[in-house]
Amino acid sequence: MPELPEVEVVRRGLDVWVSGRTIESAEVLHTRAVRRHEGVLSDQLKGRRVESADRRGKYLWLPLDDGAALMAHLGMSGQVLMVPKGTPDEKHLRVRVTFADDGPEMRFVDQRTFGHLMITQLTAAWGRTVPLPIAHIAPDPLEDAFDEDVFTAALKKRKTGIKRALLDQSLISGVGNIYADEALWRAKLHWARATETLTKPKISELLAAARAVMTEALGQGGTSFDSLYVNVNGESGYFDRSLNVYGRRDEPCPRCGTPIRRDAFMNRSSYSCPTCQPRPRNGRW
DNA sequence: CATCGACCCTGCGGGC
DNA sequence: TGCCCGCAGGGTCGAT
Repeated sequence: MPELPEVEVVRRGLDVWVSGRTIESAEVLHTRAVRRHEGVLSDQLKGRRVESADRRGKYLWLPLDDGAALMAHLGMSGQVLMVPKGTPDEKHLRVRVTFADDGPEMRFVDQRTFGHLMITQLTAAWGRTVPLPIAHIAPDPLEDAFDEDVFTAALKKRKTGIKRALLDQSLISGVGNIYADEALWRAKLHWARATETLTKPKISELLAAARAVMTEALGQGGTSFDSLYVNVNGESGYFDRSLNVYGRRDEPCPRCGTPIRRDAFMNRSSYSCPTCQPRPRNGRW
């Protein structure tokens, strides 16, 4: 489950459902689901108490009472579900974490196995305490540690297209393919616009658009085209109804009526309005 | 160093 | 009905 709003929906669920509980066991059903790991996951988690649920960008983690943390990245299709004990296993169940009480167990379900769990130490980075492996990830635009001037300076050094930059988690985290397209549409910027040609006010406008669209999506429980993207209780959000361009090829632009175009981009897609977001003369892919 | 394409997987829908 | 292709909210890695 992908971008910032969807991951935040999961974090909020975990904060409610696992904070303060003590882990009883962890069962790994697929080797790819746990990365960079030495030893038995269950041995390291048994008896640990979960303090809370934190997030930066698309990464979330559960700080533990021994100072380490259980980190998760959902990849393209990962889900974290809270289900009553005894519930039949999901087809793509990868890791099961049980607790020393009668409450629900936590399950990591992931069809495509691009996501993973990891036990990691915490460290200070960009004004926060975060897992060591993601110390290089920039703050996301919804956290206090995000510094617009720092982002703007870093962006101007880049020689690439604006969408590539938005998707680079070391510049700004949490933005993925959907919200990049939606933010660019709101700011009337083409995805291939060269970063070095952007003015400070335009960058500010783009950031405001990114914040707005992700905040609105969060208010609707995130974006779900199908049952792959759900909260810890398996429920879908409904922000997909509010998308202006993403996935709307040939549909009229909500602003000017021009049919939305779809371009191939990094083995994926970019959606934009040909009128509101004209292709730049010296764009960068 | 910075940038970019290939690759990692499973499943689904569309065209033939 | 199949089969094949393209496509899907992700990051990592090696080649340049």
